[in-house]
Amino acid sequence: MISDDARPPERLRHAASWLISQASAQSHRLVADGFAAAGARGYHYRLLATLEEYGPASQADLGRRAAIDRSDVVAALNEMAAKKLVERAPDPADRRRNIITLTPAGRRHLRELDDVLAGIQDALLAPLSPPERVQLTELLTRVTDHHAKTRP
Amino acid sequence: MISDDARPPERLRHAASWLISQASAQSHRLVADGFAAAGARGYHYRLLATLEEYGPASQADLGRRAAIDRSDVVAALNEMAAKKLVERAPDPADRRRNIITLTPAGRRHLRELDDVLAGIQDALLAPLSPPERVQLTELLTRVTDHHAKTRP
DNA sequence: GTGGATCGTTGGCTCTGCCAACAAGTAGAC
DNA sequence: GTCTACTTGTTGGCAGAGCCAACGATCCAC
Repeated sequence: MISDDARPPERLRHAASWLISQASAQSHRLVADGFAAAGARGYHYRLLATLEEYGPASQADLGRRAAIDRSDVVAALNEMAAKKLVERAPDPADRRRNIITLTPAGRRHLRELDDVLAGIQDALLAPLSPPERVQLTELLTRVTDHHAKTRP
Repeated sequence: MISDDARPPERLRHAASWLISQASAQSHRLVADGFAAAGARGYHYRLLATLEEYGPASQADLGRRAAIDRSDVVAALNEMAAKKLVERAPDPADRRRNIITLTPAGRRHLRELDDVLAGIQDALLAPLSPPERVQLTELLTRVTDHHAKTRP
């Protein structure tokens, strides 16, 4: 962004879609910078977190849970496998599938990214009081859940 | 997104950065579809709205107000000028500058996009009550303003 | 004047989110 | 059992948004 003292048009300032995309851009900047310093990007964190919470899974399942397209999962896992954060093994029960497993190094990397992210949440929500943060989270959860359910 | 009944990890569900980026993706999908049907994209609307609110301006000023990089302003204006939505004229007072003016067709196009966007706001915030929508807007405004000011 | 800043422009890069097609494999209907 | 329909991993491609570096031209302060 090329921010400045010039104020954007009122039309935009009051549109929820603009506010959300601005906030997302600001958040993305923070997250991307933080993750880049750790040699990762958004997709990597999502996959690592999904793997730790649900255990080993097929690539397709990972994609569904992390909301990442199958084809993008391939690329991200290639990068992560090259760094030994993750292991790809064929599923003996269904030979179409690969079973993806988190390695100890992957778990360590996840912890690292968790720390980065925690700091970022704080910077992102800096202007809000704790109850306001909860409120924002709750409202956004309702919105995202609504649209997630509406998409079969 | 490849949405599904599979729930994302709790780690993500509670992170503000994830919620915001998810909401942004959902919003972007709606806006992009609506605008595409009208032959536009986000940058076009931002520039049109800025032009109508502040009147004719240089490309650099437009970019600052609409939060778009100078180089991206060039591309967007090329597309819009080709459609006669906008006019590029050299500034006699400063020959580095172009003065961009909204044409009547551009104004009509803006109205059209305004309508599209209004419908989308409603779809986007569907699960929230009117007071909740105000609250969300207010909280997001505080966040985005904070980060806009923090970036000189 | 001269140096530093600004403007438009070109060209390039990344990340995120999609979509289409394919072969290999599985599972259901019959 | 066979045939059909679906799933899985993979490749390759595309668009939108956001950014950065460099260029010549121009302006402005000193």
